[in-house]
Amino acid sequence: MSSKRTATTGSAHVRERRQQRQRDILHAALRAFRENGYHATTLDDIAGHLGVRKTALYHYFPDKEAILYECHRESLNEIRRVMKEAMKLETATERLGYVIREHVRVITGNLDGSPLALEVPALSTERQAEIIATRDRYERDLRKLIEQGVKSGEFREVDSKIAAFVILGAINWIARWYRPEGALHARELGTEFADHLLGGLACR
Amino acid sequence: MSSKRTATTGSAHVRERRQQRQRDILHAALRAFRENGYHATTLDDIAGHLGVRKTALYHYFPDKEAILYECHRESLNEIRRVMKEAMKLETATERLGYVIREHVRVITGNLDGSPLALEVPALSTERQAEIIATRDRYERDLRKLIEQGVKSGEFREVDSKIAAFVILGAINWIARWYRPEGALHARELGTEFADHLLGGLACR
DNA sequence: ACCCTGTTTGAACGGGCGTTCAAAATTCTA
DNA sequence: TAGAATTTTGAACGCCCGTTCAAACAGGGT
Repeated sequence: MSSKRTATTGSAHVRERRQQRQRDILHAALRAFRENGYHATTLDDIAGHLGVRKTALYHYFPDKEAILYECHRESLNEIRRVMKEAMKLETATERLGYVIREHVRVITGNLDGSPLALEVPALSTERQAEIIATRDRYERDLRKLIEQGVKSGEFREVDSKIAAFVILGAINWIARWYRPEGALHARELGTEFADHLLGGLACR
Repeated sequence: MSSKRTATTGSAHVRERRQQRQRDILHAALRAFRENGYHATTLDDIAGHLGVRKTALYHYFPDKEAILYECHRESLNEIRRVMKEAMKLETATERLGYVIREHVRVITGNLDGSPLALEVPALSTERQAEIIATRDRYERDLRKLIEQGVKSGEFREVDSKIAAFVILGAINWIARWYRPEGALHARELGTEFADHLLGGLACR
């Protein structure tokens, strides 16, 4: 009694291909969302990038909002994984540097996208609440990380709230101007941003 | 032979009231755009905030896009005025501090809005070109300002392009989380951001 | 009180776009 | 190659929203 939506039936190979197709769709959608915004992006736009009609998308996602939702989930999961990984490092400086570099990587990466840069209000109320809750957890972790650095004497005394907003803003804003074909490349960007933003916290 | 649109006719008092009404509309639109984005905002939304039907708006603006366009123009003019004003100051540190504080003020202010934070791609091609050109001029000025600071020895050696993006991103991102009713107030925000972002440039 | 100008309204139109669905095309399985 | 499962398609529906327009309304000057 599985619904059409979940589609638990089918062989392993088929399921695998289906997942790959879903990833393709998310990828195309993410790119379009980032460039034109959610509302300005039509399903035809997304489907067109895949050489397919928009109705084909409905075999993989129930509606347009679900695509945006998955983009958010994907990105947020990645970014929270980064935060967890960072905690294995020793000093606050190392941890924050790692988070910044990886966050930049996620933003500029193709598959995962611009997590906080996407339009949240377009989601339904419940989904919005979930995404915001996850995002807030990440932001809280980031603030804590900064406060640790202040306590340990690595950073100067700053308002962790503002410091976190500065860092998040600088990074998320990348989604607005970054183009893969551009002069600035992703890898260097991460270290440069880390340098710069850590510099703003260093003791003088 | 004046067109309906320009409406050069009418007494001084009438013209004044009209301009005030236009400002009211821009104000309401700006708030709605910032909260929900351009495409998700309907003319009914904007008109509703003014206790009026959407058709009334057409007496002041030819179409929806024109409202967004005016929002952009208003904000960009303000921000470029700030840059000009900053040039009267002596050191690069003073200048940059002034620009940051004032840019934050413009972003958090009610009347003027979030200039670079608004959705540019929604504009028609020609208007888009104009807005982007003006914005680029501002960004170039900002980069030059940073380079001056590097040359004078006030700032450490940084890539002015990246430094400018960090600053712009941090500030423009404010539009995404700032709420006038919130705990963080506009005036302090400006100085805190200036402290923080200048700290990122200071020699160590 | 009356007109003239400026302002607002309600009704209606038209297009765009998300969505549905049955049928065609493609791919897998045996 | 036959049949079954999966994927894609084209046509059509319906809603939302920007836009138009003629008509109603307001209000200030004479």
